Parts: sequence; C-alpha cells; structure tokens
Amino acid sequence: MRRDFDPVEAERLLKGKKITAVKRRAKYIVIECDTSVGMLSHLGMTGSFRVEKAQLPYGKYDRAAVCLDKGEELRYADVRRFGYIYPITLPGQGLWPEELAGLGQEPLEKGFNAAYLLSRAQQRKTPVKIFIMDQAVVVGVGNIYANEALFAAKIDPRRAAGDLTAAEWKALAAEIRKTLRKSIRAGGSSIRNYRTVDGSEGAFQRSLNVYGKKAEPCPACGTKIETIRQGGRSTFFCPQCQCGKKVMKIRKTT
DNA sequence: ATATTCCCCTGGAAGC
DNA sequence: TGCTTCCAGGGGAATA
Repeated sequence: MRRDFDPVEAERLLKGKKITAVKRRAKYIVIECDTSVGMLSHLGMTGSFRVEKAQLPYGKYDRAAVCLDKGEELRYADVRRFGYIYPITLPGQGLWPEELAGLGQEPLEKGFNAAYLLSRAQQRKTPVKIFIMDQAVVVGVGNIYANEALFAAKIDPRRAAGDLTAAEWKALAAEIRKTLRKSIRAGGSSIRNYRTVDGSEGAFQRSLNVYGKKAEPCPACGTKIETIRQGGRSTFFCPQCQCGKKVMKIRKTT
C-alpha cells in the first residue's frame, strides 16, 4: 500500500485534472480527480496537508507538492514518514480504489455491531485487542483507542477473541464507538508532536484512562495499571477492572 | 489460514 | 553539556 510520491507519474495522470471530491475510508484519504484518477493518502502518525502560495519556501518535512491553480500548492508534510500520498487510478464514481479492498467495517457506521463481531471472531484465538485492531475486521481503532475501549468495556485484552460472549461484544462495540466519538470531539490525542490542521493539540489525551499510564492508579479502582506487549504494541490495562481479579478482603470476626 | 515478529522513520525522553 | 540508546505509532511484509 505504501508507496513514494512519484512526481512524473503524478503529472502524467493528474495534469489539468480537477479535484472533484475528497473522501475518507478507514484512515485513508482519497482525492478524486474527474472520477477516473486521483491520489491516495494516509497520514500515518504525523502527516498533514496544507494549501499555500507556491512561492513560499518548502518546510523541512514537506514530502510532496501538487500545483493547484491561483498560484497555490497542495503540500504534504510528514515528520515521521509513516504516511504517504501518491497518484492512483480510480475504478469509477462512487467506487473505492482497489488498494482499499478488504477493509473491515467502519466503526461509526451501521454494520459494526455485536452480531458482526461475534461472527467474525468465531474460533479466533487471537487476543481480543489485536482482533479489534485488525483492519480486516474493523478500521480506525488504533492502539490508544483499543486500550481505552477495552478498559471501558472491562474486558481483558489478552482473552481469545473467539471466547467473548455476545453481551461482551455488544459492550465493546459500544465503547469503541463512544471512545472514537469522544476523541473526535476533542480533536484527537496529540501523541507527541501530532497537531490538528490549525496546529493545536488534540485534547483527548487528557481523558485517557489507561493508555500510557503504566503503574499509575486505575481511575476506577486505584489498582496499578499494568503494561504488556501484544503484536509489538504496548497494551495497558487494569488487572482488577478488566481481569475480574478479586481483592481478598480480610475482616475481623468475633 | 492464522499467528507472531520485524521493519519503516524520526525526534523526544531517558540513561550515561 | 553532549552523546548514545530506547521507544512510540499504523500498517504491511516476512516468517513461523
């Protein structure tokens, strides 16, 4: 999927074309030009777009520029280079490019529900956290949101996906939606040097319950948050709230 | 087919 | 102070 921006290919495909639509699917951005060609972009962790006068000097992290009319350029900047933009051909109006085939449900749209998750998780031994981060299952649930949603749903991230009950999937689906909506409202999470289009930090980071909170007290019960690695990613969870561990209470009898 | 590991890239944080 | 090492992330490729 990832590919470097090729200016020659971009000019060959896009010269003289008009941008007719800008769409999103999962975390991908599709810029449609006259329906048959366009550009595919993913911001990765640190990518951003801006439109400015072509005579302005490029920034240190500018990776691609596309000439627009009125002396302006669409410029793509990306510090970490995890993101990209490149020209593609499109299958036609209203159709997604083949590069995006195989993506799972949009978490904020119909179709993402307990029944869907339950059926997709059948027999799967994959830990539930990895499962909900699987693009082929549901898109847009990154590491932060997977951690937070599992905490909110009180589910152990290590459990096999196939073992979750319908009631648990219902709770988890609801918490994934709530977590994403809340974050979108807050303008994102601003991990490290990420910024929104206007350069401000997202405020969601301030409402994180477990992500990045290693050894800090759980906001619900005070137990120390634990961290493990799953699929090369950090997982944070409350061993009390999410694992059903009972704290032994000793009481005096007379 | 499913599961796990590694890699990309960079700058900020932590360690020496 | 300055240098080195480690780490984070989305997503895909390679490996088991």
